Amino acid sequence: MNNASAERHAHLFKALMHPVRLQILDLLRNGEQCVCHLEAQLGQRQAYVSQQLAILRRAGLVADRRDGPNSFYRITRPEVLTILDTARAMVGEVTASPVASSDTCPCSRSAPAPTVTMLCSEEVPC
Amino acid sequence: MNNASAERHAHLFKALMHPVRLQILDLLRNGEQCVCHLEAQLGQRQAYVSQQLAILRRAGLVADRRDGPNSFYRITRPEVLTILDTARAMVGEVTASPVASSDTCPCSRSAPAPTVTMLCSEEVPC
DNA sequence: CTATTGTATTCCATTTTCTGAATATTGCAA
DNA sequence: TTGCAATATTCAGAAAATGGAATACAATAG
Repeated sequence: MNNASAERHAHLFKALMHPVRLQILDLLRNGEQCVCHLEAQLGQRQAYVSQQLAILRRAGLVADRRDGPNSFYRITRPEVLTILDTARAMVGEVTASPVASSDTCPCSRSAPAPTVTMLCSEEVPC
Repeated sequence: MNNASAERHAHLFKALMHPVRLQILDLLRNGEQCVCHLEAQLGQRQAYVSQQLAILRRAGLVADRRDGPNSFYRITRPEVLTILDTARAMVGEVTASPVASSDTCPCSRSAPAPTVTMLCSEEVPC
């Protein structure tokens, strides 16, 4: 591994060295998520989540898609999940994350049943 | 991935976010190496290499073994090589490093027979 | 013991990253 | 157009990483 190559590798790991960014990538594991969803799952301020997303975006690890007022982020390099999985083995954790409630994007503005597990929506904004 | 877990993961990636440390891990890919060998291969000062080795050691990624005046470092978590390989795929590099010239230890200052496959040893210290 | 070689650590100034706060932008509806 | 909700960006002080220099430590030879 030469210097230039090592620099590029280091650049990648710099994007991964932050706990919130790792959590974001894990939340995106099963498909795209809107920012408000991430915000709620992480329990972090909107601006902060957006900052971390920007860093991941500049690193080329995620991409965004605009749908009306919402932005949806997705992983662009699935290999990053492989890295996360390997890392999980290294830090001695056995359980894979329980496929976070990522099936439906809860911020669908088409009024989901007002039962439990409601996240952002028009009636219940994030 | 909860907060505590994300912190542990981030800690691991912090150890990997540095080009010299990545090069060191790559040099250790095929087995242990003495510090002077790493020093020569990397073209970095001794103290600097030692600093980076200490960081890798504290992160639990490498371990050292003392043999006389020399210290030999080895990778303790082979998974880290998997991560490096995956990262290589991500940064768009196809060629695996050509098994770096780890056969010959260039730091032999006691003028070893300029032949092949000599590493540092008691007879041929770095 | 002293000297020398190989390695490790500490100190410090510089640079980079982190994160809260404020603000800007975008998309849509009234 | 105005207003609002969702998202993005900029700025600044605090915290952490970087890398050079000096020095400390360990093993061996003499």
